Amino acid sequence: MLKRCSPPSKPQMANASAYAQATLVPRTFFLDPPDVVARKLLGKLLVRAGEPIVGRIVEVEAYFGESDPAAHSFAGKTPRNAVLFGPPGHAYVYFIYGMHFCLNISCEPEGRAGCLLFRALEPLCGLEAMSRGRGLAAPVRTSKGLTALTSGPGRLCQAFGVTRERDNGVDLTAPQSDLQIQDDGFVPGEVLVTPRIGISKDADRAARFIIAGNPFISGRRG
DNA sequence: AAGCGGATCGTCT
DNA sequence: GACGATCCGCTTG
Repeated sequence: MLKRCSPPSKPQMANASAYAQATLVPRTFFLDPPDVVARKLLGKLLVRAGEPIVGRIVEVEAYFGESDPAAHSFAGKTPRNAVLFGPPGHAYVYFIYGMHFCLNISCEPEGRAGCLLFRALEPLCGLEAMSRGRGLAAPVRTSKGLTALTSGPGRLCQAFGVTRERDNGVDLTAPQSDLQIQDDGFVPGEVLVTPRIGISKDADRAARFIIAGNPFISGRRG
C-alpha cells in the first residue's frame, strides 16, 4: 500500500485520491512474453518506498531475450545480464555510456530472458526527491522542468536514485522491496507501438509502447 | 526544431 | 580496444 503523498502541481492523468489505493503487482503478471507485459505495464506505478517517490509508467520498450539481436541477452548469459535469466519481476539495472543507468524488469518464466526497459514516467509523488536525484538546485516549478524529470531511461533512474549497486536483482513484486510495481486501477487510453530508440540492430521492429498523447514520453512521440 | 559532439567507463571481443 | 537500450549544451536553419 502507498502512503498518501502530494500530487504534482499539474497532474496529467490521474487524481490524487487513487494513490492511496494502489496494490502490489504480483509475479504472475510478468510471466507473459515481453510485448504482452509491455501493454499491461503501461499505466502502472513505479514506487520507491520511503519518501515515497511515485511515477506512472507511460513508455516502455520490449526486449525479447536470446532471439532479439538488440537485447543484452542475445549472446547468452553473462555476469552482467544474469538477472534476466532468473525468475520474472526482478530489476535488471545496467550502466551505459560511462554515465547513466537504465532500469528494466525481467519477464517470462525462469530460463527465458525477456524484459521491459522503463523509458518514461509521469511524476506523481516525491517531486522534491526526484529533483534532488536529478541534481537540481531547487525542486522543479515549470511544466518543462517537470517533463525533464523522468522523460528518458537515464533521467528516471536519476530521479528514483536507481543504481546497479542498489537495485540490480531486486524483486519488484516483493512486499518488503524498496522498489515496486503497483496498480492503482488506472486504465490507459490508446497505446501506440513504434520502433525502439537508440538501437542499431533490428532497428525497425515495433517494440516501443507508449500511452498516446502523454506529455512525458521521451523522444519521438508517435 | 534538429543535429552534433563531448563526457566517461563497464563489459565483452 | 571498441562500443554502447543516454543526456546536455551548443550550433545552425
